[in-house]
Amino acid sequence: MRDGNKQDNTNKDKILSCAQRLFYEKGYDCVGVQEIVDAAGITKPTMYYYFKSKHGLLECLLERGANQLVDGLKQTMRGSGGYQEILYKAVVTYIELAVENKEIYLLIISLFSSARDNEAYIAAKPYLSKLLHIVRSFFMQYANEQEHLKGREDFLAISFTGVINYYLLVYFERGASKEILLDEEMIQNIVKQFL
Amino acid sequence: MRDGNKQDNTNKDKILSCAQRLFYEKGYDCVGVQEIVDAAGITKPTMYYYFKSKHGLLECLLERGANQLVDGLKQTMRGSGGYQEILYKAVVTYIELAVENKEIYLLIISLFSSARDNEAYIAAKPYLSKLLHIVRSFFMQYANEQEHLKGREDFLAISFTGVINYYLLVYFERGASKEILLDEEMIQNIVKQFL
DNA sequence: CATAATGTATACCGATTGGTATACTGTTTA
DNA sequence: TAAACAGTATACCAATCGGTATACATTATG
Repeated sequence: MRDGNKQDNTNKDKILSCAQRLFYEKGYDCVGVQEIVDAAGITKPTMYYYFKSKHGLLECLLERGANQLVDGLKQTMRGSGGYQEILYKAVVTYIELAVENKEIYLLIISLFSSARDNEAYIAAKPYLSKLLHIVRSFFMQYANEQEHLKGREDFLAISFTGVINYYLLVYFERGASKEILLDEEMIQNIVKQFL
Repeated sequence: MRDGNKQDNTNKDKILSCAQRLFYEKGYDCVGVQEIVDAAGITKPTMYYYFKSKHGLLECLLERGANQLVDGLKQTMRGSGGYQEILYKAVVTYIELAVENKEIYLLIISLFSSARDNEAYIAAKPYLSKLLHIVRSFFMQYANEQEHLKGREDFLAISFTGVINYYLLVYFERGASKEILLDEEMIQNIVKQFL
């Protein structure tokens, strides 16, 4: 067996990273299993040895990546502090996490927007729901001390997530760098909308 | 030649409506040409007679559908009236148009979110840009009389579009009806964010 | 009536799809 | 040393992919 300490470089990791990149670039439905294993420098049975199917590979990819995003955001949004303070931190964290995990972030976003009967959509849905749930919990937490939030928690969660997601989508498409995305004025603009 | 007065029921229209439905349900990349022509009750060469390729069929579909959305929104957002009044009307119109053209609306949204190198993404991009442009023009128009809008037009356009798109995405997924989507309180919530 | 244009179907193309039966490694364990 | 093991490759499968060559209709026009 190979040295288990160092991650990556095992065939399983090579498959995962190649699949992630290809799914991100071309879309899940447009990438063939053959293309993935060619990129990873292995053959099909090896892939089917580690993942029971192409769909299983996607699910493994989503779980690994999405949990990273979800856990990071959870940590920030459940931290202690004033409403505005946490709100600001949450925006920064959200953007930072998305930038650092750009491939998997955009993959999840794209899958969530895709067609209803698409199996990739069905696989991505729970992770987006989880994300929305965390944001909603945040607004509920502050709805007691911030009167104007009361009864609007669901809308605020959708609005918050919607703004940031679309902001990232548009700016990624414009080829924006991390510095541009974390521009102080832009973050203040987003925060302002929820005060 | 068939009676040109009555639209629909020609083979060309049958192909378009079947393709729209299938693309919406399963995603562009998951629908084969064979599946489209089977649904339309015709054969492949007929499809290739009217559209030079599967991609050409998509482009025709997008142009027809997207222009309907874009034109409707343009009419409302360029109308005369106070800032808040037009803003309110714009939200209602946006949602109404999306509901009435649910299939093509969600198709465009999904394509815009899909992978960068995906040909369907490339086809959908200009229409989303056009939509974003209209919204931006709206905020620029009122940036003179509404001081707080100044310099934030681009952000406001992204924010406005992002909130509504995500709102519709989440509520469509929940199976919301037109009445629920046009709930007065929810619309007021959206409008409030831009005052 | 003949010719041309439009519209449609039969039957096919090579390439690729997701997936697998089978045999072969090298390593670990009894 | 022999059996069990995880891991990998060769070679294959039926089905489907997007697309087309060709012939056959129907209709409009000369």
